[in-house]
Amino acid sequence: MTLDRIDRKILDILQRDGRIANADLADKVGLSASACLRRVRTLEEAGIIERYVALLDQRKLGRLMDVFVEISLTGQSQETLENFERAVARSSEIMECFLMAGDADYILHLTAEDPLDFERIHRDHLARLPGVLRMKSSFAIRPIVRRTAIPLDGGG
Amino acid sequence: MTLDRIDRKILDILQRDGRIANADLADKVGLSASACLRRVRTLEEAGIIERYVALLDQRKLGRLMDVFVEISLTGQSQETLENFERAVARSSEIMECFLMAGDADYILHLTAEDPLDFERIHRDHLARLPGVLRMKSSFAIRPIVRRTAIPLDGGG
DNA sequence: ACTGAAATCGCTAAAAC
DNA sequence: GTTTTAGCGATTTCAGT
Repeated sequence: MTLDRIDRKILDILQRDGRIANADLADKVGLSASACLRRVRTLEEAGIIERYVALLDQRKLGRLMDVFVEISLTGQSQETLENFERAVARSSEIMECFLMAGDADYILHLTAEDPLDFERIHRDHLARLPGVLRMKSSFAIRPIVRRTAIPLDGGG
Repeated sequence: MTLDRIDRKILDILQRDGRIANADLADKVGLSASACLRRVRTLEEAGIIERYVALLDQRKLGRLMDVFVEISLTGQSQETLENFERAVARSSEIMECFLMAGDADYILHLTAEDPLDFERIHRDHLARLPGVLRMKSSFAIRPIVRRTAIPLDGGG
């Protein structure tokens, strides 16, 4: 699928305001409402728009800690990796996980309410991940930037 | 503001489907449409719901690389930190940034299309950040999990 | 104070072009 | 891609609990 200037503009607006009315979106990109809606549907069906979500203020919900965990596995076999990844995908506490090049095998990003809550997560989630040789946790003091918008064209 | 069971249910549904029709949301939480909408507006005004966004598939948009950058600053003065943080906030290429406890001062998470694109970002964005003593970049091979939903109650 | 019901208003979505 | 139109959902107002 090939994206033209208008498609990119649609995506850029939607990733900043996922609930904009189609009529307003159409205005902003200079299209009629139906033409605009057709493009949005096409982008959805192509999977370029994955989904629409509400972003919540995690601090106001009591999640004050952000923790990054570097993980080394006991081995590099396909099976070891797959077991680990499946377990990660099942844990709702793990916000992000990447297979890494370099020192660590994986990096996890998760949030906790406080140190006690992190202990719970460590015990019930992290310690149960299979094939883990070593874990190194780093704690964030304060979030500076949290962005979900992918740069699409003209941006600082 | 204090959240009851229904508020949490509303939040949990909205952070998985930010475009659900209010009538359907009302059904799922067992409220009338108007009562439900009132609660949603209250949650928005309290800032617990920060915003609604479309999540895009970054791979389908050509962003194949995820990079984590650990940063140490030349000093720890208020001014050094503030200058750095302001510059980070201005860069649309930086997806996440946290002030850290431990080894590094900051950790950045950004995406790039390919190594050449990362070079551009490094040159135009990272290298221009003020007060940086040392940077260590780690590259992701593959994203395993990307989640935006904060655990609210019953979850794996 | 908070909920539910009803009426209005505006938007979505599909058809025709 | 645009215009038109029917139908549905959002939003507001008002009354009940």
